[in-house]
Amino acid sequence: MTDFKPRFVKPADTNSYLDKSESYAIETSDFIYNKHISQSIQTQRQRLPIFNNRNHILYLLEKHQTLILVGETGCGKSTQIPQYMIEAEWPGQIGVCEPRRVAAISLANRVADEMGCLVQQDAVGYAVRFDACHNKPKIKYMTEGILLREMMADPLLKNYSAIMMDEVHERSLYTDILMGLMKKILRKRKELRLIVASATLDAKELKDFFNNNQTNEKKKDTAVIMSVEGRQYPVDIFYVAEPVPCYIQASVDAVLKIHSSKQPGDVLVFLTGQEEVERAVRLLNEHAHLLEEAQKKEKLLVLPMYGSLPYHDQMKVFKPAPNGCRKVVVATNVAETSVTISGIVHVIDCGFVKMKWYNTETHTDSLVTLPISKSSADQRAGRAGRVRSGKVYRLYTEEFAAKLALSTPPEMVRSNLTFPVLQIKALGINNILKFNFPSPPPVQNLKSALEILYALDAIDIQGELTAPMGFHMAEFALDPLYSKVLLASGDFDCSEEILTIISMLQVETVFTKPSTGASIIKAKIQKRLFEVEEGDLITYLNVFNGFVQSEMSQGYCHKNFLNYKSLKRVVEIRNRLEKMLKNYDVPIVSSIRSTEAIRKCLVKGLFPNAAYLHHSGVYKTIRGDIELYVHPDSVIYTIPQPQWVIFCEVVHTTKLFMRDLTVIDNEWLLELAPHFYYKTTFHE
DNA sequence: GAGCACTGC
Repeated sequence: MTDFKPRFVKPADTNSYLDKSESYAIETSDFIYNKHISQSIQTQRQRLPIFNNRNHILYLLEKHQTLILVGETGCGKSTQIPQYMIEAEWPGQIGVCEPRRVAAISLANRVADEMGCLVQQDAVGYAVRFDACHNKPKIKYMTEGILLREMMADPLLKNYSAIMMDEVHERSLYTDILMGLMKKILRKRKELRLIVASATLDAKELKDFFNNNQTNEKKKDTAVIMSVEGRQYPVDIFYVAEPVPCYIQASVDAVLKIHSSKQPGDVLVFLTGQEEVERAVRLLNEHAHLLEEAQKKEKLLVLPMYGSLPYHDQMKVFKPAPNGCRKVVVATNVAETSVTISGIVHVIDCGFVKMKWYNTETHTDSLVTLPISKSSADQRAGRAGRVRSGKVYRLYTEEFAAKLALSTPPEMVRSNLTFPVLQIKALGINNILKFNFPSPPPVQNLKSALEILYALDAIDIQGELTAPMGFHMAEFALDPLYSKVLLASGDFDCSEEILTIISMLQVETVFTKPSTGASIIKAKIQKRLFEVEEGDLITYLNVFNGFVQSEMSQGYCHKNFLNYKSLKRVVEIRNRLEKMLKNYDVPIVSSIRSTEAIRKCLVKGLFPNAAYLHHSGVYKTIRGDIELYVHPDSVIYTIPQPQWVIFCEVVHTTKLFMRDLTVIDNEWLLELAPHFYYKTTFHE
């Protein structure tokens, strides 16, 4: 039999690639234990690595418009720099953008603490969706989307004297839009300062992007790079000597090897998806059981961690393991940036990640498993060095590692661009090809976004935003197909119902799925009670109405296997959207007669996503003749297949699956989207 | 019979 057990080797020169010093409590995104809690705030602040650079940073900000700040996690950049600027009596507001809500909120709280003031009331505030400060704090933490929205009202961001963009290396859609716009604003407002905080590797490109040395007389650089040390313990890196045939098995073996070597410390395993995580957990539990019986060893506590894991189960990974027990967390990429688990000393990295890619030919998103980038590998490794020196076991060879791309492709080059293009146009950039994309997306993607926006009547033939439709659509933080449906709902006398449906589509499923016991069947039966043959969207409408009729009771949710928290969020989102519709004078009315008006209204925006049942028994898109399958979660899956459907999204995993389906009449496509569908299409 | 991770009103 082949020996599947990975044999790890240590590369020649790396003792540690992370610098040696103490860990510190602050990190942007999360809550972790502050071991210096007993020290005074001032002492704590001065212990931060960035403190030594305080004056230099202030000096560079005086001399340069853009400061590219390269700093590892925990150096304190996102909490300290705004405070240094305040202490130096910097005028105006300082805005700090974070990719995640929790980061914006927790940073604001932390800084308010340090400044001895109240968050949202004094000098420090935050603004995230549903929760914004109404005063003008000196330091304002916010999500990237909020700043973009502020730009729509105030294109030169006149309230701000400085903007700091954090975690830029993650390169979200918003990061790239903001960077393109900031470049433009910086040219117009010479006194404005921009701090771009990023992990290593991409600093030079960022500097080149923002450098504006051609326009000033002395050809002086307007952008400058500075690095700040992080606070990490050293992490030893090990690679496998030979490629492993199966990284799930290899990760299990690696955990058991660490465990039997009796080195202390918890283990974090990176795999790519839920299925892999569950399989590894199962295998580990089987082995752990055998081990315990064979030898009276320290126990293994094996825990899964992934995004769709119920909240209660997610919380388990944050609890310290009981005495005499080693915690092993098997996680997807959530553990790379979004959550920090304390006590990790060993990291096992499979070297792969699942990523969404937009396919221009099929107009679909594919979820593909790809090798991670070098910066991602470093990020994962860094998770081992937070409490003491750690070890990372990479389940790939050193040669494989050498070939990894430097950084992950930005979301902008691998996304459906209808939403970003609409946003950029709403910010006054008509010629999208002239927009300063930090990484230009494929022209085909841009083209197909423009086609859809034109078909939705958001832009005219010249590519200019239509008034009022295009402008109104851009105000919604929604897929333009959905904002179109919302704005059309008044004409179909069903805005009440459409508001509910679109809001329901904004949350992860509202149905809870028990994983064990008789409740699996019970949950299915309860779900069946909401189901209607018109499809998933009308089913969601029933669920929401039932919830409202129960006076939003938690008991009702429990009885019907519905997620109470999600439904409460739907209520919030719905209220928001309703307010916006009222602003645009869309009448809030209900269609009591039948679901036909609702489904027609859905066609008004979702018409590009139409499919028909081919005589082969498989669905095909009208646009492009792509074969599609009904997702097993859909109510359509269990009933006789209807002839015509529209879908909300396609996921490309093992097959192309349509999700969130609605049964329609093909005549409606001709009636409501004659510019998109010709009669001939239907007669082949 | 299938499920990377975020965010914006």
